[in-house]
Amino acid sequence: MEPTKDPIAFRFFTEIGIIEQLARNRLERGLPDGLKISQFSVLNHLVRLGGEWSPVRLARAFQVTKGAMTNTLQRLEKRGLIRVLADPRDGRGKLVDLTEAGRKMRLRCVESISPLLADLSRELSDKEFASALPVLEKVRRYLDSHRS
Amino acid sequence: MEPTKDPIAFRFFTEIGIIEQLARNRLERGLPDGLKISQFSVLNHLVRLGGEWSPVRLARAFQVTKGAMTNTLQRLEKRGLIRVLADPRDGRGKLVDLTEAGRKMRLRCVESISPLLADLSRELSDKEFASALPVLEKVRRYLDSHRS
DNA sequence: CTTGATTAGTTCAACGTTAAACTATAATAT
DNA sequence: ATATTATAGTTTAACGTTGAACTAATCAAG
Repeated sequence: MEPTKDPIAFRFFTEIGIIEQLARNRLERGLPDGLKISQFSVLNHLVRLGGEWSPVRLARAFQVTKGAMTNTLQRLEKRGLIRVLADPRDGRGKLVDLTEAGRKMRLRCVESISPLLADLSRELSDKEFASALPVLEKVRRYLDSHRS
Repeated sequence: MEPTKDPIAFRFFTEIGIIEQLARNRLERGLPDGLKISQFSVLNHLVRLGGEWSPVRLARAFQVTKGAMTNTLQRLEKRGLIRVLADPRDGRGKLVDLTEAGRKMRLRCVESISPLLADLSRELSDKEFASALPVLEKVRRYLDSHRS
């Protein structure tokens, strides 16, 4: 019953999958007001990247269907965290905009994460995290640009 | 519009999340017979680690609720890919066992993944993957042993 | 033994996501 | 101009997961 020898890339993705699930569980439990990660992600995206984002563009950025994004945006709008306006330059489109409450909520979310990050920084140095980043970015860019 | 400067660990998890989603989409689309990743994961786990696994133990291994594991196992059993027997040593428990069909199916799944791995190996060397593994394992172990 | 607390497994409602169908608007071609 | 095609967004059913309630079996104390 010795463990099967898998390709190194396979082990890489296995680790990614486990980390993602553990981190997701832990993060989501800590988010304020029962906010979902999908919702936080949109707030975070808008704060970090700024500019005008249509629902479709957001859906593509998160590799999620348009229907899922409609759902997420409707929930965020009901909470008053975003505004959704008609795109003046395209009668089909809409544009998503953060409200002040949305900005505040994003900050609360980031703060809810910081204890975990602080714990982790006791285990791993920034240098170690940084050492993994180039490979992660390379893999991400490859997968991102080769979505069939 | 300049990107906000995030802690390095935050960027680390952001990359993990994106990679996981892209890889999951791509993997699931390629799996035979519409098998789900949750189902493949169980088959793969049983092949790789061998031994006797109860549903609860599997649920914990995958950080999934017992209900979800019940569902997954029932689907695998309906397809004839696993057997679920009563645990002779514990009247409450069950034991999960691979069938020959399950073993074959796992192999087909692994084969369905290999083109992606081959593509990736053209972009990144095994050495690069290996360089990221220690940090990934360290983070995984930390999160795994600190599930609150 | 017997009672009380755990543990294994199932079931069910709620929720988020997907895939597909649909409406409305824009872009393209002839 | 007009017809075709493509794109933006919503809606719906199906599906997998969660969390909680529930049954049955084991374990621990007295």
